[in-house]
Amino acid sequence: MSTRWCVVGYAASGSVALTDVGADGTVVRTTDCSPEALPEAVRRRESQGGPRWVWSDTSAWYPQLLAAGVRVERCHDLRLAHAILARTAAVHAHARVVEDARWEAGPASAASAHSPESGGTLFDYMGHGGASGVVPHDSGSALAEFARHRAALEEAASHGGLPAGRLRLLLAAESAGGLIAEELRCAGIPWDAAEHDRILEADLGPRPPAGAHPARMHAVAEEVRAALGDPRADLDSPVKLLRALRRAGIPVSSTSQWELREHDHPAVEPLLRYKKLARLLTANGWTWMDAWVREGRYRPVYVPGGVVTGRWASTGGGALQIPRQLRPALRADPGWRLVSADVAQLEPRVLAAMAGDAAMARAASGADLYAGIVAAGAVASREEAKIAVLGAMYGGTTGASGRLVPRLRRTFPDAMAMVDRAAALGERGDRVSTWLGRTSPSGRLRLEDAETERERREAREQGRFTRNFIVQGTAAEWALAWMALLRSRLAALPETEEAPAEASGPVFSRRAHLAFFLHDEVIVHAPADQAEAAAEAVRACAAEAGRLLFGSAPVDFPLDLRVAERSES
DNA sequence: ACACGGAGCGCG
DNA sequence: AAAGCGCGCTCCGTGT
Repeated sequence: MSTRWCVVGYAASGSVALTDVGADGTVVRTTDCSPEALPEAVRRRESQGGPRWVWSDTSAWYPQLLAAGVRVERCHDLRLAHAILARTAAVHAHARVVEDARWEAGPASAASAHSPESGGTLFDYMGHGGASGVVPHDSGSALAEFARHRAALEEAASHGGLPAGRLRLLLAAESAGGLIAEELRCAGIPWDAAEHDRILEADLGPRPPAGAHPARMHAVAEEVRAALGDPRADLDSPVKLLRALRRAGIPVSSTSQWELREHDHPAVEPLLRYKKLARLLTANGWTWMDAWVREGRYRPVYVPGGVVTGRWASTGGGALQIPRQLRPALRADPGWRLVSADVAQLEPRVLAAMAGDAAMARAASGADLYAGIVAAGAVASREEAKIAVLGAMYGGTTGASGRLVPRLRRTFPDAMAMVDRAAALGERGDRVSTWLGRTSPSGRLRLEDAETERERREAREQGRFTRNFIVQGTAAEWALAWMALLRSRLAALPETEEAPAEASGPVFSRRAHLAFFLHDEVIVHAPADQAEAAAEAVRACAAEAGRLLFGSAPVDFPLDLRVAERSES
């Protein structure tokens, strides 16, 4: 094995120590450089086929490198890897990964979002840390933690429960995710503020002065009040609105749209319209645009591994909740294109693959898995297939879901056995693991010990959580692999000569790069003459991700892919 | 003055 | 209060 590692961390003097570690774990040599000289040192090593960089936290080290025009090919993120290894049932007991609690800290990116330099000051890296702080950034701590990770991996490979290599793959993918999250923020989502403004004006009317409601909203509110016969009804407070609705004779128990829709009253239609407008204004209105869109880019803060299942979270601008209504505001720079791709029905496909369910894999062999399930004779319609599949993965027990899931159990026994077993373990308070070995937290109680109805309900909730965990978590792993492969493939495309996208930053202004990620969907921003090559890379990497995780399992991951100037119209 | 939880709704 | 998972954000109302 010719793996070369280079551990990056601060030395006591305030300089940065670069420690090369050989495949057997011994230190080969150590060199020092000033923090200012780090980007150049990293660039030099990368140009000679770089090492795998080992550092405390990608969100603390990588932004400065990207700002200096330096991209790295691969890394081992100690914080992200620790979070996985410290909870991995197979290695927990012997590897002592948990012995240094400072590695339990959260990401640095939120804190350093507005000052890239603050990633490693004397205050951060010497001795502090802990659950609420920042992981240690010094060289000694990094070397010690890295040694624990290698020991844990070796133990997992020798007598862990998982096939050797999966955990290693998970850590590599998770670390690549750390790199990608920072690169996504650096490049940003190309955002057409003028189009965003047009969408807002079309629905809300002209931008009002600060603090005031837009004219259109005001008019709709008046419609609602007139229909209620209540000229002073407050539409913005759920409690007051609920009282006003009941006074007007609408017997609702909440003000949510799904319940309002059930009632035939002249106030309902304008009220639903009002709620839509209020939501658009408060969540993604002009204030949001002012705060988050600069120089034609929206730069979201992604949090890799931010969800227990391994999915990413985001913080700040709500990157993972951009309403579809605003999708036309995602727009390529002049001379560039957006390559948008999402996977159709990713989670059930992942379930079919991990369970090795041949019948379900056959149903998943076309572009529409739900149609395949109808063709397999499990249910009568596509709509029923959808409800049954969601019920199987989420633990539906009542209504149409409760009626249809048993039919799935007959047709796809292996896939259903897998999720049913995960649910049974969760109900016992036990932990479950994803395909690559991310482990769920343990439950608080066991169904068989539950004495009150409340406890029984909670135990069943644990079961629904673990049922979903193995599927959602493995789907997140597939998506990480897809992106990690794609990231490398895009970096190998030639740079463009014309119309650089300056706002994407020095690393990405001349080459195709990832611009957006949302669980099962990516958008690549590519020079127009490379859009087709980028699209082909997106497709190839989806197929490759399937093989990387599941080997020869005969499950397709078909993409819905478009190349256009806008993400959608 | 600020913290926090719930309601509601956006995304997958 | 979605029948069934996972999130973040904004607002309101209450508690301190």
